[in-house]
Amino acid sequence: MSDAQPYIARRPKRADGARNYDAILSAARKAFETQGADASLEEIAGQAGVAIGTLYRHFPTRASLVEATTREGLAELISRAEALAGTEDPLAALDEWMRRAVRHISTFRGLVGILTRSMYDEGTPSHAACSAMHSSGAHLLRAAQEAGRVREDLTADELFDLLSGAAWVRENALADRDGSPRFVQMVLEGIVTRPAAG
Amino acid sequence: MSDAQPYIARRPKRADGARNYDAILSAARKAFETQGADASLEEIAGQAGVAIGTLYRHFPTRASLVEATTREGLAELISRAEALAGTEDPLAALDEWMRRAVRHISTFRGLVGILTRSMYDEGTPSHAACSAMHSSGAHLLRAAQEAGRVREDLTADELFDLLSGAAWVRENALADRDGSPRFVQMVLEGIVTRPAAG
DNA sequence: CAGTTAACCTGAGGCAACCTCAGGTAGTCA
DNA sequence: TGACTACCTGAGGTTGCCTCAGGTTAACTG
Repeated sequence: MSDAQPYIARRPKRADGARNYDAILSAARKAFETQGADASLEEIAGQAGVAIGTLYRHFPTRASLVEATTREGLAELISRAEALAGTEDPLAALDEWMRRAVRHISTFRGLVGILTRSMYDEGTPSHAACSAMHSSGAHLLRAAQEAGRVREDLTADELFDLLSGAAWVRENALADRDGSPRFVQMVLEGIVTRPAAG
Repeated sequence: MSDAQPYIARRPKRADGARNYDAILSAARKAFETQGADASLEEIAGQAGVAIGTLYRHFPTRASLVEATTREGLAELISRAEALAGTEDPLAALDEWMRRAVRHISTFRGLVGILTRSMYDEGTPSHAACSAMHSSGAHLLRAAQEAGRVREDLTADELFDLLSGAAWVRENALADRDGSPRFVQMVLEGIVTRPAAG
């Protein structure tokens, strides 16, 4: 029942508007990376040298600001998936893509939560990107399954559960220990088909 | 550098104090379950029929309130681990315990985050419980490894990464789809030692 | 270059939640 | 019954959210 249209912020044409848009985006990136997705918007506006109303003009929603800061990263991830889709070893492709995905999805604390919600909720700024990511991931998964390298009963939704679990662990990792690479490794070894003989 | 002593709320002795303590705890449980760990403390106080200052008297910190609401559950989980430690099949024991742990750790949205932080931060109300949980989990893991059922290179910290990833997925699951059972299944199949011949 | 338009900016202010503290209340014990 | 003190209350300072009425200015037009 969400008739709220997803608001995708676009860089405005007027010079001052574009300048402020960029400044806010840059301040937001910094703030999200150091304080997480719930960083103070008023402080972001302040850092950008802009009044709070201006921030809300360009990004009416916290989610829309998050979307804008992660747009390029997700686009890159998706195009990467397309490149990997043509590779000769579909399991290696899936492996590499999963590691990249985990990294992108956990750029800052709180991102995984926003993105997983976006994945299944259409009234959300990041929905389009998440949906595209879902498709490209599903495509790589299917290829690996068709090559007989990954167990048949794993669905794409389940794969994304595993990915977001790994990403969450990375997001919340202590400074000196990121468990996500091993996490992904374990997951991968759990989903590959086993050779009939060791 | 956290010299803040962990504050463990204890049920006060005076009749009115004990009554309010229980009322707050009960209201908090309800609120956390429906709204997550960031439910409004003022609303919890209101539901308990108590002024906000009274809530803060008994639970000076949101974390201390969370600790109190989850204390019994965690204690039960730990005693369950001790019972399972004597079992003849250490892999089955680990399996069952992991599923239980995931369920307990994700009683409400936001809990996993609080508990994983507690696990490595001593200045935290839940640290003792988390630490004990870590030990009992590590014990079950080691038993399964010594029986040759689980890969040797998996550390306890890594096991808890996997567990908390699964719990996070469960916490944030849509109403109609809890992916955590399959998550745990995949994880388990990733960490068991493979029979030399299928 | 002056005039017009609308995109843009500002920041006060209402709202909600957090947390503290000075002052009042009432269980408990002797 | 009186004294002690654990306990309770709720106003109020603080921060962050978000809106909106009113002012500013970039950009276009003749």
